[in-house]
Amino acid sequence: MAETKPQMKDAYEMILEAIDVGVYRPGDRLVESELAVRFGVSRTPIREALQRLETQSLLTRDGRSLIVASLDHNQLAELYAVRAELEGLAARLAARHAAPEEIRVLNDLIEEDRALLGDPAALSRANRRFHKQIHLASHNRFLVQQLDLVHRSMALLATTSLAVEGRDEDALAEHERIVTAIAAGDGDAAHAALKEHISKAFETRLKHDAAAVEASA
Amino acid sequence: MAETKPQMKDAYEMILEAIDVGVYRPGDRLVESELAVRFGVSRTPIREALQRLETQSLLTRDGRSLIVASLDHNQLAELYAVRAELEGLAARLAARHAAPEEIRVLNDLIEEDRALLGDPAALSRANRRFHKQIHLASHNRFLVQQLDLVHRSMALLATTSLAVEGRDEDALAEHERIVTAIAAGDGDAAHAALKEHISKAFETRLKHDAAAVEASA
DNA sequence: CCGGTTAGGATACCGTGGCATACCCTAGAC
DNA sequence: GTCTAGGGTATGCCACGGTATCCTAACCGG
Repeated sequence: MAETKPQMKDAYEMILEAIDVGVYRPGDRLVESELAVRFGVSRTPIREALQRLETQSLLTRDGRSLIVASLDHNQLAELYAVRAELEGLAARLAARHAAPEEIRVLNDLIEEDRALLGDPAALSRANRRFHKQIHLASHNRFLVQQLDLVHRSMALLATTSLAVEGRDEDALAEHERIVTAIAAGDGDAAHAALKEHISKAFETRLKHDAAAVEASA
Repeated sequence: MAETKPQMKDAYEMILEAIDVGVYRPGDRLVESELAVRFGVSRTPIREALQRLETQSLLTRDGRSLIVASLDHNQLAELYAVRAELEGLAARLAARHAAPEEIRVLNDLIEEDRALLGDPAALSRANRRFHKQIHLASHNRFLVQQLDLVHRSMALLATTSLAVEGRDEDALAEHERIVTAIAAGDGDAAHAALKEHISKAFETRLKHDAAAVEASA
């Protein structure tokens, strides 16, 4: 008899998803007992989950209480700098090590992208799968792990840059260039294309954030 | 009145150090209750620590039991590939952002290196401090965090490559080139010098491991 | 009368102990 | 020799108590 809990996963996954979906936003305080009743478990698994999230810098300590980490402008730039480098490496390695089947999957994911133009939420999910597939194609487990961490930190960013007008089509074109380079086994080109892709995404985010500040003033 | 426990740190630090020192070696199984009595604490903090170590891939699950992760040849290569890229990025950023005081500290650390030639254990510790200082000089908190992870994984490797005959002097010369490039603000040179440094260390390790296999045959 | 300091209460975290469960290993029977 | 059943063991969870910290309010000094 399965419980009718919100999720069947463990506490860690549930809290992570809650942050990702936006139930908890940067700056929010997380209280053990509160999470315990929300998810219908005891405080012990909650504690373990919170510690794991803290080691990943998704939560920070403010005094004795844990709050959802927030990224200021500097940290955003730092995050994107590391991301560009690691994604670039993944592309270079993927160009060298990807199996033909993996390249076909990448092409399929691009078709999926094309079908989803104009639906930012769905595009964002498809985008994650696309990048994850490249990470896996690098055939480097440490790199996959590191990139997982980076992408988890990006859950702290509320908006997806794919929601910005025109960004979805540009991103699609960039994806195509990346896969083309990987399929050709051209590591340098794949590296450059992916770094450029991340750079453009960062630029879009900065513009959008600046516009948001403008609008609120 | 302070207890006379082996360490005053928390369970996480204690287990990490035990792995680093070699009390627990790759492949060893870690049992909660066993660690609990060894460190004189209850099972709960042990459990939390083990989970944190598992998320960092220092421990892996074999069935329901946790064992210290071991790195095969492929994983070693993967680890060094990621490390080279991240350390290279750190050097590039350090060349751009390091404060004069930080560069002086780096030069001091090189002097320390020189004084310790021939003492592999001490050199290894000094080496960690040197690289950590470069990470910090990058002024990129995410990069520091990622590199911490990488270096923690290297605790799984029993030997330091600095123990190999002649490697210490080569490493010192390489350190000097790195700091010179950083001090000159030459990001490209610093990047190249550090990548080369990591590459040489990897090469040394491979040679040494091959020789060990030879000897045991 | 206002500001700073201190003391007290409350709240939330950390660690301990114990219980249930699921898995593994072993021994016995077919 | 293989399959099954039973016991043992380690893990996962929970409830509780101690303790450190934070907030608030009252008191004292200026």
